[in-house]
Amino acid sequence: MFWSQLFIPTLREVPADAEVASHRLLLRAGYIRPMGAGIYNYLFLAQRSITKIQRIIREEMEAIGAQEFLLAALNPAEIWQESGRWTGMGQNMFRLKDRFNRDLCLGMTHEEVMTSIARGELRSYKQLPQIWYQIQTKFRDEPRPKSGLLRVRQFLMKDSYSFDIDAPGLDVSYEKHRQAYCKIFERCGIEYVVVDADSGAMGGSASQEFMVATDAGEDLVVVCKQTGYAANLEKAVSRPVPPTIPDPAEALDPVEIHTPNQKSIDEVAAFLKLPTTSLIKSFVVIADFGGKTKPILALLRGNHQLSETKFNAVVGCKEFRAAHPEEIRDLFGADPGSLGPVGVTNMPIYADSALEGRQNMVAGANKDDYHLGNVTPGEDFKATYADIRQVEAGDTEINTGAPLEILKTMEIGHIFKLGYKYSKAMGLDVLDENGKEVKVIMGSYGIGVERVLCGAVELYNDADGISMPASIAPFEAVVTPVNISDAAQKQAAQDVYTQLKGLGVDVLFDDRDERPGVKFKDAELIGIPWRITIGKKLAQGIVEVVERRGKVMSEVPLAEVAAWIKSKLS
RNA sequence: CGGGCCGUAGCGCAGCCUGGUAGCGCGCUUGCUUGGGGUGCAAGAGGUCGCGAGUUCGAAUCUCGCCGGCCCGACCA
Repeated sequence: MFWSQLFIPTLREVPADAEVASHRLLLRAGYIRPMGAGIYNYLFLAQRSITKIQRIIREEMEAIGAQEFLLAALNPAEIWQESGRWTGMGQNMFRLKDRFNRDLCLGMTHEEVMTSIARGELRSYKQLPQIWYQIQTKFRDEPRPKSGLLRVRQFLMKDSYSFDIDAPGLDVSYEKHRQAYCKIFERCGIEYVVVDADSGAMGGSASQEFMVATDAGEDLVVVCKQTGYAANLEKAVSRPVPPTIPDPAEALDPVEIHTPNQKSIDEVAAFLKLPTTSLIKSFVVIADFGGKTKPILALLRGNHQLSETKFNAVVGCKEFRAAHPEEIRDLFGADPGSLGPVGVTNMPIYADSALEGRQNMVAGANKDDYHLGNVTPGEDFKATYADIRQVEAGDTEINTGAPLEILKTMEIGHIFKLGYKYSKAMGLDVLDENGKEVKVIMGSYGIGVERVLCGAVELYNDADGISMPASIAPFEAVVTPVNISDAAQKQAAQDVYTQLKGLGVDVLFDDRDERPGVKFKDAELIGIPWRITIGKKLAQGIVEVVERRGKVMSEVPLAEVAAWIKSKLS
């Protein structure tokens, strides 16, 4: 294509509202334009990249036998009511009414629709397994859209759904997806990590997330380079760093210590001249067991944080909140800041496993302005021990003690073993080989299409702009005559362009009557991986090739340049 | 939803405190110039100052209300 005829509105100045790199650069490079909070129009360049990402996804999905559908984005309320998610999805679902006042919504995911198709049609184990997928626009009324295309209210998702006769079958479908996802992201030129994830809200037994390491991300993951361990911080486990100082070894009885106005762990530690690892943190929560609530005391080592996900799983509650100060007053007879486990009998006590085996620690005395010294878990109070803490910087891998890293990441894909949640709720069964009716077991698998684009931009950008992976760049190469009014240069550029097209290279001809600097800057900004510059060495039959990533320059004979580029691309 | 910031030309901003002529840079148009890293010169086009009400002889500027956007926290591809 000829640049002079294209709409590629690059901006010299940085748009004020864009903070994260992908947002800023996709705007500057003329890929996207905003239309509202979390609503974007994709212009020519974005659409070109997205089309290439979709092609890769389709090829790899087809390779595992997945069949492409296109489901309705506009859904009647009924199927969502059946699964229980009409209310479960809450405010995140876009809802509307038709002219007859019937309730509808815009699909935010398609388990319900897929299950409703399957239950109407699948009758026999002989029809299984099935993998159905689509690439479709999803709508989510995000409480806070942000960071350009990273968190938006309308986006493209590749979502697939597997239907199997039994759990081993699901394992196969799941593994196929895991491998297909690895291939997809590799082909897209993205560096990613696969982490174990919490499957909480979606239900089911296993789930993994595909993550791109970037500060623009919103998730923290824990990885171990040595062992390959990788998990979302929500469910990551670790060996804690040992206490800063050893516990006093003697068998001692609790003693009251006056700690006037020392409320936080840090204050108490500083006041007593002890490290926070010698303190017990007491956290009172009100846990919700599906309508019934009750107070629970959670205990952690002073420097540790409670993991919401782990705590929910351990106590078996749906969710919990911190107790209000008045509730704490009623339950303990003391204010937050002086709470501890000793003498507590009116609620269950859960202690983090890092406290097991410790002795003579400091905890609140349940008396304002007092703490207790020499508190020994197991002797001075009884508790249920479990891993309920978040992994901390410095913790090590649980089995080997190898170092762990905590990374900030963005989620680009997620695979779930759903289990029977939807087939039960919506009545999806088939006859097995004994003629007995059995529930179908399901999996669901998502890829955020624009997030792949964002991930590439976040990973590969520099002061000059984007350095797109060739497989998903809007163009693979650009031919740039330095001076378009030089007839020889123009002709040579035209020839190289034609040869590249003939070799199947997705090439752009920068035929604009612009200064060379402008053309170089634009090509670098939008991220075209290869630039063929035709300039003053043309007289010697030489052209210059610059690789966008790393700005490596090579001089190549004019006659060979097309084949040279082609070989670099395959 | 809670907290913070911001709406003035396509983009980036000044003007607002102290009310009276709407301004700068980039971009855009035309002509010339230049031709290896956003070239230079000249002449132009482009604005109901987010919307509405109020105060005032007079509002971009002061007051109130609304709408929209961005960022930080609770939610997820």
